[in-house]
Parts: sequence; structure tokens; C-alpha cells
Amino acid sequence: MKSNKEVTIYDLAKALNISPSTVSRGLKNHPHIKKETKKKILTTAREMGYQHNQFASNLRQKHTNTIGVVVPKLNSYFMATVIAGIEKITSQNGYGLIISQSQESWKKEISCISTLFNSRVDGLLVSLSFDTKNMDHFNIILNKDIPIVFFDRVADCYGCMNIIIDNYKAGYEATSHLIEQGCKRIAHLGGNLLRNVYSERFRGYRQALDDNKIEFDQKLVVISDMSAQSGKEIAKKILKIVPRPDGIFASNDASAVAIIVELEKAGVKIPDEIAVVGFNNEPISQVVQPNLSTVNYPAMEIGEIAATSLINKLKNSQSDNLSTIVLKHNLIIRNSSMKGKK
Amino acid sequence: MKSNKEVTIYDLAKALNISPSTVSRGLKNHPHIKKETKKKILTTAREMGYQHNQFASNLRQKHTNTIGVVVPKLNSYFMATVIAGIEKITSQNGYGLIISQSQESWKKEISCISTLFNSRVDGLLVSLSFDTKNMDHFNIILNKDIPIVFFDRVADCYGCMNIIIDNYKAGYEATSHLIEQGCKRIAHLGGNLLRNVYSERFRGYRQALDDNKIEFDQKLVVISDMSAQSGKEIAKKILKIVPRPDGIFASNDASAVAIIVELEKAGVKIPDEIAVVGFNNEPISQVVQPNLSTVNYPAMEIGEIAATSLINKLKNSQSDNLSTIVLKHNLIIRNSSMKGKK
DNA sequence: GTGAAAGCGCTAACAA
DNA sequence: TTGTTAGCGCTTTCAC
Repeated sequence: MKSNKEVTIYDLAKALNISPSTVSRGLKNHPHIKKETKKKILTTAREMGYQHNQFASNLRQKHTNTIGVVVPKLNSYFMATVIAGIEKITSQNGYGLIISQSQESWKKEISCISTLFNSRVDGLLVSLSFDTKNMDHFNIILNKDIPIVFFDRVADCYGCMNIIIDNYKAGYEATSHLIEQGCKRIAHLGGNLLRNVYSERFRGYRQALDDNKIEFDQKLVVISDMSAQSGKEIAKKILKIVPRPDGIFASNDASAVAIIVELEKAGVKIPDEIAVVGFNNEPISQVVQPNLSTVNYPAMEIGEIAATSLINKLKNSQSDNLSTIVLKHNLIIRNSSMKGKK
Repeated sequence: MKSNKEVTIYDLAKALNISPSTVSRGLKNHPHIKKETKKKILTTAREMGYQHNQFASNLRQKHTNTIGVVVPKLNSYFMATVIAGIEKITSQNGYGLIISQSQESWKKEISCISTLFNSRVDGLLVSLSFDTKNMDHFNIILNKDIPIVFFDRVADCYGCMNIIIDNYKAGYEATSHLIEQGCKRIAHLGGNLLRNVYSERFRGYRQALDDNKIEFDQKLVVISDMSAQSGKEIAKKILKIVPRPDGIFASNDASAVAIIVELEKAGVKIPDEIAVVGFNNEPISQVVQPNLSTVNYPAMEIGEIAATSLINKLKNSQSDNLSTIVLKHNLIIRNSSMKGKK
């Protein structure tokens, strides 16, 4: 909004010898304006190089047509795809998108929320950081009736919507599949149990063990930041566990793939010696050898649905009181978990 | 910016029995305000739940503290990483980020630019779409002295900055490396030659052939959208070319990896029968077997530098007139191109 | 050190 | 169908 000569509605009004309000109305073709004047307004607007100032308009109308997004990290395939889905919907509906990353830090998340609030976003789309311990920082938003839709990494929060998959069931299915393949000692690689996605997958894992009368062994559970780097280190630890695990259920693909690569380097046969299942169905899962079995998490769709839900809330105020939408997932079985078959 | 009871500067002023201007000044600790009053203002602000309205402030100050970003697609590892770099810098400097994707379409790009202009972003960071044919849609921005920094996919444009790597040299190096490995018939898989990144890499490829007295063969050049999907299809085509190529230089990793996977499925030995070099150094390049040789493209850094350059321009108006910054790249040689060695 | 008042560019009651 | 007027919430000259 540089200072140089904005052409304003007043300039048009003066040039046409009509009132600013008429110009304003003409520009957004209000029904009460004569076609002729409308046309005149439009043409001089073009001639004089008038450009609508959304910004000033927003101040007057007390909304910004902008949606704030807070994600833990932008640079994962999963998140980038979710955001792509969000952008698609919001831009279709005339909303802008302000995006910020919490860098997996509670503290940074608090500051993101506050910044976003200060720029008066109309609504918020958020996926929680790794170590967010409570939801107090959302109160300021909630108190003002600004709607929030959480996705993927969610938490209970009165009046908010959550878009998720059934992580418990997915974890259960992944583990059961490993058990069906004959695994008896299944390791689980998960993230911070504060986050629903990791705790639920873990819960599913335990339940599957229980249901199959396999004793739970705390030594087989590793909690990490789920990066490729830590996957690599964990692979080394796993090799030292005695007796060695014969299956691994990892809560994301990045770490599962890193583990496979490292394990094969060490001469371990995948899946025959250790079968592996990941989570997210990222492209990398179809490149690693053997191809990684994983849970398909519809990232683009999550983004689209989260954005759509938020926009609906924005448009019809309190209309639909859905609080949680659960998307379908599915276990994709590839070679990394098919024992006795290559 | 919901209507419910915003606490404004006026409310504070009334409560404290002082003027709005004093409150405004106190809030941003203007030097001329007594410490006492400042303290009073700050505490009642907290008590009454006052929240700075960046938005209204911006209107008054004729800037938005917001930077617009237009990228062809959000959901690639490369782009997500660039954006992560951008976000890091802009948030450190108190700027918001409005992000939009052109979906690789010129038309959509035009509309993105216009939307961003209407919300009066202070500056623009853009990477061109696949099929953008001219730069006219940027005139409206340029005419208003709104600075634009292009990155990765750039074009000449008076007064704009470009952040790139030396794609020509990178293409030359990649091809030369293949030639050193003994390749005599090197195929090139590129994108739309309208875009500098692809035309420059292609130019480097040709020059390397020339310098090594290898005749250029148009049949060995394939132009595509560089997706994994088309990589797959192209692999099939390559198998049918006679005589068959013994090397491939692909302009991104996604397609290079897809080609490797498909070629190996068909029983072709990589690198001995066909050596492959990709571009970007995405994580996937270290997972595919054999690991992909590729050009390291410092994505995070590109984002950081693009954002930093833009912010500098924003701050010191016309100060530095750098028009192009060229970042360092480097060829990373892995097994996909090391003939006679496994 | 503080206050009064104008205005950023737009829109929406209300009036005509 | 059009015009008048009063702000949205903030900042900033200019005056005291």
C-alpha cells in the first residue's frame, strides 16, 4: 500500500460527479444502481486505474477475509499437501491465507496465535506443535467467537472442530497386520504422546497386542521426534535389543524409511527378519526397497475439508455443530511387511 | 475481527481519563510519555484485555506488514522447504505471509497477483508458473513501486530481483559428469523451456555435449511436466529408443526417481546400462536404490535469501540495487551415476 | 508530556 | 435510484 497516488472511490466520484456511495455500490453491482451509471463507473474505474482496496473495505466491514494457519512444520510432504488442499478451497472462496509455523514449539505456537489474532484473521486452522501442553493460548481467540478448526494434531477444546482420521483404528490395523504376518515382538516408534495422533496410534498398537495375547514390552517402544535422522539412530538401537524385534510399526514414513535403509545396510532382511509398517503414505514409501507398507492418510482431503468446514462456520455463523469429522484411512500393504514372499 | 466488543484505544483513554493519542503513544513506548503514565496504560490495557489491532493501524500507516507469495505448487518437498525458509525470516521481522498457488497456470497466476495486490501486500515473492508467457500482469504491481523478488523460476523484469542458482553451470556439470562416466548417448528430461530453470539446464546439457564432441540428438530430449507420473511414462519411451541411451540427466528428482524405479522394474541395470542424474537433492534421492546423483539446490537458503532481500528493499526503499543473487549449488555424486562400481 | 482533530479508503444507515 | 454522513481503530501533525 505504497503512498503513491492511490486512486480512490472519491476520485472516481469526483470525476463522474456522483457520490462515493454510488460508486461503491456500482463497483460491486448493487441491485439499486442504474445500469447506465454502473457502466460509466466501471469504465472510468478502468480508465483511471482504480483498484479495489480490500484492506480498507475490511476495516469497515470488521472482517479480514483472511484465514490464519498454524502448522508445526511446513516442510514435510504431508503438511505441504494439506496446505495445498487448504489453499485450493480458500482461494476458491475468496479468502486469503496467512501461514505460520510453530516449529514444533509450544512457545512459538503461542506467539503465532497472538500474531494471527492481532492481524484479525476471521478464522483459524491449526495443527498442534509437538510439545503444546495446554490450550490456554486459544482462549483469546475463542472468547471473540473466532472459529478454530484443528486438523491432524488436535485436542479437546470447547466449540472447536476437529478433522482427523481414526488413529486408534489405524494403529490397531497396522499392528494386527504385522501379527498376522507372524511377528511376535513388534517394536513401536512413536512421537510425543501428548499428541492425539501418536497416543492413539500407540493405543491401537497396545490393543492389538492384547487382543492377540502378545505381552506388551516397554523396551520395544521408542518415542522420538520422528525425523529421518532419529530413525537412523533408532535403527541402531533396535539392532541391539535382545531378543531382537521381528516387526516395527512406525508412526510416520520418514522414520520408517530411514529405519529400513539403515537396517538393510546392517544386513537385516526386510521383511523376513524384521517387517516394517509406516504411516502417511508419502511418495517416499513407494521408492524405498522394499516398498513400505503404510497407512494412507488423505492429506489433500484433510486440508480441503478443514478449510471447507471453517468457511461454513464463517458463513453460517453457528449453523452446523459438528465437532469432529473422521476421514477414512486405509492400510496399504506393500513388500516391507509381507513375510515369506519377495 | 468479529463485532463483539473490541476493546479500543478509546476505551482505555476513557477509563484512564487521558487522550487516545497518549494511549497510542504509551502502547508503543514513545519517548515523550512519562514512565508513570506508560505503566498505567500498559496495566489497564492488560486488565481490560486490549489487543492491538494491527489491521486498523496498517490502514492508517498505508502498509500492511504483509508479504505475498505466489508459487506454482505448494506440495513438493523443494517448494515446501523454500516456503519454510521464507516464513522463518518474515516472521522474525514481523511480517505476515499470504500464500497462494498458481497451480502451474498462467491464468491462475494472474488472478493470484491481482488478489494479492488488492489486499495491498507490501511486497511480493514469486516463482513463475509452468506456462507463464509474459510478465504484463506484474506491471500493476511494479507501477506502484511494490517490490518483487523472483526466485527459482524467474524472468527478466525491470527493477525486480532474482534469486537463483547457476542452472546453466549445474546442467553442464551434471552432463559432463555423465560423459566422464563414459556415457555417449545422454537423454535429457526437462520442463517447459519458457522457464529459465529448464532452458538453462538444457543449455548446459547441450554445451557439455558440444564441448565433448558428442552430437546432439533431438530424439533424446523429452519435455514434460516433470511429475513422477510422467517420469514413469517416459521411462517406457526411453526403453524403446534405438540405440538406447546410456545416460539420463533429469531436471528434477521426482521424475529421475520414477524413471529409475521403472527402469529397474524392466530389468535395466542402473547405473551400468543407464546412468542417471537428477536435480534438487530431495530426501527421496537418498532412498531410491541406487541412490540418486543430483544437484544440491539449497531450498531453505533460497527462501531465506529471497525473504531477506525483499525485506531489505522494503526497509531501505531504493538502497541496494542488486538485481540478481546467484546461490551456490553442487553436484552430489551417488551410485546412480557411478559406472563400473556398485 | 499531553491533547484535539483529521483522515487512511471504504461502506451502510438513513434520508431524499 | 442516489446522496449524506458517520464511522471502522488507529496514528500523527500541530498546538499547548
